[in-house]
Amino acid sequence: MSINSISVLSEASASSYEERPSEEGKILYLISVIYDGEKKSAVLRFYNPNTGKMEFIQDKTGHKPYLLTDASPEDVERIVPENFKHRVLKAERVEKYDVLSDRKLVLTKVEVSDPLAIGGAKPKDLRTMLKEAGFNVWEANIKYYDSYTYDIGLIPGMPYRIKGDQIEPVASMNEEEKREIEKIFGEEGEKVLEIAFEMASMLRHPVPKMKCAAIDIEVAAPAFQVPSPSEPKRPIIAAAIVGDDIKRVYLLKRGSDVVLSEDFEVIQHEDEISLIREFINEIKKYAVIYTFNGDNFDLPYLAKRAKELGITNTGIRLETDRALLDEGIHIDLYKLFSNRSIQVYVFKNRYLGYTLDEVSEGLLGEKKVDIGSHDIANLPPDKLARYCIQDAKLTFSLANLLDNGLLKLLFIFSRISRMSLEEVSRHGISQWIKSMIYSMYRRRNWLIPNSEDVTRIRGSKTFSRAIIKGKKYMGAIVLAPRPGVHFKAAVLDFASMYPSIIKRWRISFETINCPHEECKMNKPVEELPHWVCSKGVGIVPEIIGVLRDLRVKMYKKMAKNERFSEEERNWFDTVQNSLKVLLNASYGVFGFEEFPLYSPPAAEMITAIARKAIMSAVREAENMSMSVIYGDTDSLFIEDAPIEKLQELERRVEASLGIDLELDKVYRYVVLSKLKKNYLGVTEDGHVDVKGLLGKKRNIPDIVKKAFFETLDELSRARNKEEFEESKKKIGEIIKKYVNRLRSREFEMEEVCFRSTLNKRLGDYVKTTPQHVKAARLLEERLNMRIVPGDVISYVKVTGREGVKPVELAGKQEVDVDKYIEIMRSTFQQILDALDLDFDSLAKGKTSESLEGFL
DNA sequence: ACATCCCTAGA
DNA sequence: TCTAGGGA
Repeated sequence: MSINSISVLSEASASSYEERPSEEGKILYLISVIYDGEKKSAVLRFYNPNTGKMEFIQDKTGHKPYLLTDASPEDVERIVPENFKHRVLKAERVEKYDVLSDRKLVLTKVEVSDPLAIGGAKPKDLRTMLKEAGFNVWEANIKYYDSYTYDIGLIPGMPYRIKGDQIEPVASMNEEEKREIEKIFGEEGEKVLEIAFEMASMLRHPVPKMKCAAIDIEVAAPAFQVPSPSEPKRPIIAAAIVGDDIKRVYLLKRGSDVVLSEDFEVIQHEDEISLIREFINEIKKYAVIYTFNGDNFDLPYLAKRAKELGITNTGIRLETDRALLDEGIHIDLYKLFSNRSIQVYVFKNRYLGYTLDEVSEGLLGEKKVDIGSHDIANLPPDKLARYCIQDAKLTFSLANLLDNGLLKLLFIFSRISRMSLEEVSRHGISQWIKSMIYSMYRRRNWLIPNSEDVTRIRGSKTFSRAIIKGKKYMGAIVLAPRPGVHFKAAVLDFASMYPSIIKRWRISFETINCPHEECKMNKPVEELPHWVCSKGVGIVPEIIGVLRDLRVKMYKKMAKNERFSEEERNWFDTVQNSLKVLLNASYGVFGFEEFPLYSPPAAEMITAIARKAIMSAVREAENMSMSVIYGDTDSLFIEDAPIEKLQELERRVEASLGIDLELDKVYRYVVLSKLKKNYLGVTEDGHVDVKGLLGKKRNIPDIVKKAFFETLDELSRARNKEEFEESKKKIGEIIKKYVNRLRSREFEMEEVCFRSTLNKRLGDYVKTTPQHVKAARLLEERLNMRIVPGDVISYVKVTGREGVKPVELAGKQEVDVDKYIEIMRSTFQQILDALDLDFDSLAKGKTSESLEGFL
């Protein structure tokens, strides 16, 4: 049976769960594990798709917080003072496998009454007592709800069947699916097969439908004063909620204005207490509540203000840096959209800063209601209502991007990382990967190593020299491009190169520089002294390998297979995209100091193998007398070779290296500049890929960008060498047109703006004062604006001593036209070089041919 | 709080 | 030469 005929979702769709008769027990989705301080036990928090409500089930296993130590039970007894003894419940010998020494260790597991007894008790906690007595401790920094989740083998985001006291995972794969997994992973050993079964069964369950809404509140604060949740003195004057079935704003009545709107419902309250009560009650009706910065503002302010006014039972639980809802899942989109993996891989860098305005602008093309420098407190009620509801609307629209895929994405990450949706949406990818690895270690009874042990035992030194000063080790190779126009250029690449290397050479913090004498010969590259374990130790290469193969061999294929329904294909696509996000970061975390399994030797080994692999592929291609014109990290550009020859190259490289080289695409032609990471390629269907060229950078003025894209449009029309020569002639016309527009000042100020992000506070630019900083300072001085990191500054180049002004302060006559022609020149020269054209001659009206004749 | 490599402009 | 921002 092939992949094509598996029907993964039809059997167990969300709706069929809901229709099951109740005698089989009910199906609930595990959302999170929380700790109940009063009952001193873990509580499982489930979502019931039938009622739309949360249900709580207290732990019945008697699981307790614990740490591991090399102190004996007697040592523990001796060290712990009398007044702490009641919090230590048990100290017993346990066996753990230690991957760093590849040995079984006998350690003492110390169970305690509450999580704070391990880390956080005053005046001293157990962790500190043991360390001060000279003993080692392990697994003492893991949050209790995580520890519980791993030990019980729970998977947040998964459906469970609840029958009386029984909590069972919902039946997993059918025979067909098992056979398919066996076919893909069967030859890789039992360990791998087991992980593959587990992962695949996790990724087959759909995500339940959940009632969602977004909220936003406004507080009567004077202009330029940010209301603080720690001092909730100002009243809440507006609160909006927007969801599938609701668009409502609650207003505090001040004066006699009545607001009516056709787009949304307005409810006016005479007093703030009833406004807050009603708003909170409304929030409780939703399973998922989205906010933008609700962790640090909306929810804390709402909760504290409610308390100030004597309202109890808000259902909001405030923690140091997040706010959770008892009866719903709170997702703060500000934190989610600030996550680099989400920004780069999910949203392709389509937004720059992390404010609601910038994210909405980039992803939705919509903005907040402009109130200029007005005071929120003094806005007329209808304006206030619009302002507030617009924020909630934008937040809700952002949450529903990707055809509602955002929640699905979070569920998938939640399952793989074993973190709750609340956790996953608030933390970066290194935390996800950490949690994924920790859960596997617990399940296999492996000791989770301390970070210091990993670097001390397996090495922290790197031996390669980074090209860029300040970096820790050498990274990828970029081949020098052969400048010029190349027709029929094929692009081959190593599919998921770094994950493939991790799998194929088994590189990980676990395998690098292992303790075995006999492995010391196993050096994948000559340039590094590190060796790699050849005894099959380690679990990370297996996890990464399985995720990679599931993505490439199953989900990518199924996502494109027309035999599945659109809904199913959509799900497979979401799965393969999520896996890609995780895989993309799987190497980087080894080189990240704060990652608890940080391993510089493993990181530099991976990039060294990658360099060796690409160079050997280049040599192989050249041996076959193919012409390699460019390559970057994991890709090779080959000019005008027959498809059979390319396939033969793929075959040979795969045979000699053991990783897959694939034909990615063929360009009708590529224009390579002499610069690395700078080229454009026109595909067979006329689409233009632009990489790195100045013309596409977002900080350059629109007028330059327009000229550049008109040029690209011209180039994309050329189908062959003759037409290409024609296109070249037209480029001159375009350049002349724009240079003349600049000279005669026929432009809008908006078209000549540079837009640069401010990445630090204005006061922190001490070494130099870049132009956008100069402009930003003028905005503060002259227009009284508050400029914060993340703001995008629009400025124009003007004649005069300072050279720049914010666009708000500049007039058309002072624009320094010559500077703009310079920018135009450098932008165009990048491609003109490759076309044997010269900007100045074109701008003046001469062609390169006449110039050649002249010379 | 994944990594390194590359490019440009301006101080 | 270095800082800063943008990109692969």
